[in-house]
Amino acid sequence: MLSRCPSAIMWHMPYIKEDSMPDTAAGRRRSLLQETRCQTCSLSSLCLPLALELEDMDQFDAIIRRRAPLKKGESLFRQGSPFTSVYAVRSGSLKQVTTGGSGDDQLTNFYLPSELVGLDGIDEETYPGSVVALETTTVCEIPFDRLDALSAKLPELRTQLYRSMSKEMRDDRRMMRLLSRKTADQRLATFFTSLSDRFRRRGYSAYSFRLSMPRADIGNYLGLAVETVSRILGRFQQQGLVAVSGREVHILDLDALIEVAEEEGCR
Amino acid sequence: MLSRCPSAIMWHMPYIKEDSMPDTAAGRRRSLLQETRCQTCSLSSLCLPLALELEDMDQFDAIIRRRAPLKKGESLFRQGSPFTSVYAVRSGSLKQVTTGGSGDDQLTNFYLPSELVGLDGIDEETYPGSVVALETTTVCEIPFDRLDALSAKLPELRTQLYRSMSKEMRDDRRMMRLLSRKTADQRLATFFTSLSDRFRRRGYSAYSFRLSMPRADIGNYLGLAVETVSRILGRFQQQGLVAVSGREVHILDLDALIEVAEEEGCR
DNA sequence: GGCCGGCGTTGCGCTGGATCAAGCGCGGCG
DNA sequence: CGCCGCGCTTGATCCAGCGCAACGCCGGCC
Repeated sequence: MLSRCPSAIMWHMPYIKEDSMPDTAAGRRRSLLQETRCQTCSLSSLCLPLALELEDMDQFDAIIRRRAPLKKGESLFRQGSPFTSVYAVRSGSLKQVTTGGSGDDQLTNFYLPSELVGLDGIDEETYPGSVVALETTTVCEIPFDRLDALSAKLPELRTQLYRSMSKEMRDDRRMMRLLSRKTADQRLATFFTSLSDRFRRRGYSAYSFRLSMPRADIGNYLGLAVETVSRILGRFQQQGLVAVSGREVHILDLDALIEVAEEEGCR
Repeated sequence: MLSRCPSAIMWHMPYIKEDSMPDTAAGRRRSLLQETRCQTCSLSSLCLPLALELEDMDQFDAIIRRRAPLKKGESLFRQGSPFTSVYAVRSGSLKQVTTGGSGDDQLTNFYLPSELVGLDGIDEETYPGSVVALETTTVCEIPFDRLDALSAKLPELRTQLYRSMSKEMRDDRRMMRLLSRKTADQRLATFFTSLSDRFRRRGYSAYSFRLSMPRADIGNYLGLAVETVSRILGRFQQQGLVAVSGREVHILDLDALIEVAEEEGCR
């Protein structure tokens, strides 16, 4: 399984220019051997064990479980199945979908590498939504009972876990605001600036990346019809804000985009 | 324990008729002494220390701090102020408001007794929104550093804390769905059925209660204009679903209301 | 190579709810 | 008591974005 070459950082590059890839055969070999360890994971500065000392990290390492990579479209877990673990995304990306009543889906989140999936299942002991891979995706499975127990011993881990949950709540609030107050233009601008920022924090280009999700998912997530997404993307392009071709995105004027995302006085 | 008259259950009645208030100087004195203890709090079956043993509850009790009751309109804390504590609502109700950019407020939550306020401030160490009393309201302040430390020792407390956060995330997702997929009618129906349910769980009537918030807040929360709220309330009344007079609400046909809230095939 | 199906774009008419603008009722206060 | 102002309702108009429909593009498969 580990013989596949791309190191974790390669794997989850949303868009990779070959020549910008600092990794080498040597680095790759290293990752072959050690990829399963947090200490050598390129995401360690963003991920759950972020604040742990080396020896503590070993303990943490001991409880995480590797899963076979998910192919595009496969589920990490399904809505309603019993809650057992949370998952840290290692590479690739996922969407969370909640199905209600009669076939009406709501996409509530996209997950990128280093993010924690499944925290909203702790309560009630079943997952409230399905989580599906948008592309080939690898995750670390973290059985929650063991994480909970370990978090009693390791204050930094506990803090980090509280923080992750808190951050997700905060993001949810931002999303609510987007959904209830922003225009379609603002929503899309927000979506792009926010993606750009998330990529930047992970060490990728803030200006050029590849969307792993189809338009329909973007629309669903933002509370817009596909057609509206498409139209507005067209307009943004026309205005020189972005260059979009299929799923390839180049942000041409980030400041202007931020401005659109935040303009309030449109009343 | 049950003798104390302005029992917490009175205190947080959504609507209190003066003459039904059995409170007296004597009762008040007693409550000053005992009210601060979780063991005698009528909310203990819903609140954070829900699963604690008696001796553990004492430890928990030791870290909580009383606050002077908030009057209507007063803030528990303001957006951006440093995060120090979470709060459990004892009586009354609160709203959380996030102000963005230029005077554009978004109301992200209403809090009822036993609910935990401020959890979304853990990350980033400032509160992401102001929390304001909708009526006279009392809360228990729980300094977060001490709660965190105690949660290391008490697994039940830790679990409960994780659950509270998880539940809030789950509710947020429901809210996103409401905001992005539901019609105005469905939103209001959902709002009422959900309030009804929350009151019921707290031991009050599921069918008749008093709204502590003005129409404008309801509209803001649901992503609707005040006028729309008003119109649809009128329509519901006409259809015999509810009887509304000012802030007094009587639910006449809960099942029908639930039906409205959930109908999907409106396409 | 040619066919087919999924994804994305574009055009057009319709409508739910926002917005603007009065009016109304009630509680507080001089 | 009567005035004022806020919160709520009601009516009229407008428009952002939806739904439908047709079309184009691209990638996979026989």
